[in-house]
Amino acid sequence: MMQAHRETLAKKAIQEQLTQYHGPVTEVEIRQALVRQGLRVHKTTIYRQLAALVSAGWATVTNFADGVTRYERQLQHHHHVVCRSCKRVEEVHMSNHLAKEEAKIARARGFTKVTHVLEFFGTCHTCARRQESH
Amino acid sequence: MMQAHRETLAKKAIQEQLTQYHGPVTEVEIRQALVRQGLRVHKTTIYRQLAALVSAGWATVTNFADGVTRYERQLQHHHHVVCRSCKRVEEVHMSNHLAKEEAKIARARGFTKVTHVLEFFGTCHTCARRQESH
DNA sequence: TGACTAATGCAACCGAGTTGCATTAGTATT
DNA sequence: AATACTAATGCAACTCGGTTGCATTAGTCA
Repeated sequence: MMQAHRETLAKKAIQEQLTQYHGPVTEVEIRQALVRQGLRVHKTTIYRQLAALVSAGWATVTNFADGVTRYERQLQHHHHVVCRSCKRVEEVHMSNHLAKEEAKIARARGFTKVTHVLEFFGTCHTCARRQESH
Repeated sequence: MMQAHRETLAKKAIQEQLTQYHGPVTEVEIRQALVRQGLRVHKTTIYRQLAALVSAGWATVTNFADGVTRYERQLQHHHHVVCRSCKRVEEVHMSNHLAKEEAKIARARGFTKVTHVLEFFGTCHTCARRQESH
């Protein structure tokens, strides 16, 4: 008798966070958000749920080279601009510019299932202004 | 009396590794290479030298989302294709496709000093063949 | 109501990278 | 060559993100 996967409180809460937050979030941010709504969930559980959601294709992994993994409910493929100082994130959509580069790499080098990771970094206007004046 | 920075054995060896290896290397790989040539250098030293080389613009930092930082003597801006299973790396040069995207982001969103990070991932022919047959 | 077992919590661990501090060794000056 | 100065190193101890093994809790089905 095969047991179906179970609908647990933690799972629902994590999915809801990812849906509502709308942007790449870290495990810590998720946990704090759950605490704020009165739900204490262990980090192990969160990591395990996130891994499950990612391997189910429900969420995606992003990382901004700062040593923390972020998770996102990504409805359509997109990129981000991240402010180097305040870490503010905005979505960047661009019509698939890189599809032909991927195809070229596949053809020329014998790679299959070629994908890409593209992120932009910059200084947002608020931080730029603050930095001028100091 | 201002002391100039000193030419040390470790520094020279690390720079030579980066020059010869020609590809993004981790601290561990560098240290092992130095050991192989009879030089025991502490990881702290390597990290500190790498940080210095990066901030001097002599080396660049890359990371392939596997939790390890790689360093590279990057003579001209380029990207990489990384095999998802064997981690083989090849350089990808593309005439700056993304410059106009960066400019657009700067203009439309008020970001300054916009740069990008782009890496390709795929399965190399060797690994693809191995995976078929199992 | 009870049995089964997926999901959770916890402690202990791992590995990358960093920090404070005493020691070593380039470099400049005599 | 001897000395003084201090940049660079080594080391131990630590931080932090993430994982693992295992006992306990709690959905789900009969």
